[in-house]
Amino acid sequence: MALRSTDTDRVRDLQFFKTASEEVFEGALSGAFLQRFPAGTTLLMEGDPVDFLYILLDGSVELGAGWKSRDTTLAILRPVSTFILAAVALDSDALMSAVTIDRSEILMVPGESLRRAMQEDAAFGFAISQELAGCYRGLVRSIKNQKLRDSTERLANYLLTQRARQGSDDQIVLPHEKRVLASLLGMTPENLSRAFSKLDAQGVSVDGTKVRFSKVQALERMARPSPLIDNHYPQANSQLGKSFTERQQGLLDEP
Amino acid sequence: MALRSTDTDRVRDLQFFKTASEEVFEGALSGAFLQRFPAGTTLLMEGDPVDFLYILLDGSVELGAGWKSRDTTLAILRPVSTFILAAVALDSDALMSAVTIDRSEILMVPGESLRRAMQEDAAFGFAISQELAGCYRGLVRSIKNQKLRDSTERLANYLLTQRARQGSDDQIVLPHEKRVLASLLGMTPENLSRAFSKLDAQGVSVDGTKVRFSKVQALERMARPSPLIDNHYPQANSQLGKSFTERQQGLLDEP
DNA sequence: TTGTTCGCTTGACATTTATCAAGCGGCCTC
DNA sequence: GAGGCCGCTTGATAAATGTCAAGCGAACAA
Repeated sequence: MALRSTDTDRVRDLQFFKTASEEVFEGALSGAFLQRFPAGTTLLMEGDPVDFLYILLDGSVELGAGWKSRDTTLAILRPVSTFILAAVALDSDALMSAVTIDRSEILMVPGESLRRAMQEDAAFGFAISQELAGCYRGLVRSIKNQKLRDSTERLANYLLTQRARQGSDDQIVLPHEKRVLASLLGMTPENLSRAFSKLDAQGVSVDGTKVRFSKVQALERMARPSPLIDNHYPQANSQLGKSFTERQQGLLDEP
Repeated sequence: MALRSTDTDRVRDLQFFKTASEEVFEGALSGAFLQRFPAGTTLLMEGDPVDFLYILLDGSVELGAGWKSRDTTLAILRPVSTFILAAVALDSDALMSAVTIDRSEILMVPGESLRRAMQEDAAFGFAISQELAGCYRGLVRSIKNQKLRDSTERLANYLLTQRARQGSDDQIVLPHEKRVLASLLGMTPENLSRAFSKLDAQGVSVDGTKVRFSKVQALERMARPSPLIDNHYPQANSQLGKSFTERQQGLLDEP
């Protein structure tokens, strides 16, 4: 296997590998290999059997799903993160498709290795349980966001989440194409444009990929972010697992 | 603890307890107690710390969430099923509220006992991982259902799922009040009525709590159920865990 | 029996969202 | 530089969904 030590180090930093012994770590990764994919590569289609756990080390990946000519984006991943862990744990078929957005570097871990490690080491199995629980809670947030908010509210909260994660005060850079963002937020690109226009009243101005905030308080008043829906803790660009960020509480001051 | 053996037997039948040794089983349940609640009792509010894993033995429970004067139903549980497992695994706050719909009998298992059992026994931890993975996949289905289908399509597929689960051929009984069903399907009670009217063209006729199907083929043609969204396998009234039903594939013939 | 309550339905209307069509402007290729 | 592609925006219109108000009918209590 052509794993550079810089790569294994980054994988090791994943929350559920941090506490594992070297032996368990190597066992879980046995048979793993690194692979590069160009942008736009379909890694997995809905319904495909899942043989590997994917660990995104570089680039970005879109998880999506389709039905009856429609399709939607369920998540956009950035390094370092894993995907289709649940399907691997159950050794079942994928419910989401996975497509690279940029040229990407992905570590592919045989599902069998991971499952064996889980069954052999209770601490590691527990860590994976926590990761799965974190992913689950992420989806609960996502459903609440979708069912309880209209599209403008979803956009406003998305912007505030990005603001918190990017650490900047009055400006952010949209990390994805607007059409991808629209799909993630559950609306059409046309309505995303209109939603941005509506937020003009809350001091939001867009220039290409840059978004500036001139009236953050007004934006927060209408967006009403909630720690029970939004997870303002940085995670996309960190090596922390979802289980960790899910444990952070009280980061938002609820009005 | 006042646990009747008939109760522990039913809990033992849960998928993730089936393979556990008696020792692990007792450890996981240590400190557990049975409690009865009248209908309409709030067991848990969003944001509350979660100290127990809840196992519903009798009655029914609604999991919901609210934001800005709106609220929605995320799931309706029937015996035997667990809830807020993810929060217990992470020892964190609840993202959903839980309210009894009927008078209910619930086994309350200290979170600490469960977590300890997971950390001590790899096989049990693995079984819980699989249960969490199954719950995760249930939510993925739910989001896809919500983002990809309009309200009439959601109703049509709900009816077909019930038909498959209730085993009946041309008639089902709605298991909940229509207002609860509407909230679960992400629409208002008014629009649920109208959606039923639209399905008249597909041979759906409603009489109170009974729904009859006279043109199942037409209904399926418009509903287009998919094994990647709908889980037609019976689970609500069985003791099988979500990890089990999530592994069933190919139960639906995709057109 | 009578009256009341409550869940449900129906209609009219407002809002939200999607669709279709056109156009703008950056960016790339030739 | 010309042309064309592509992502985005904008406007007009249609469809879906929510809101408000009224009314029906079964269940229940007095």
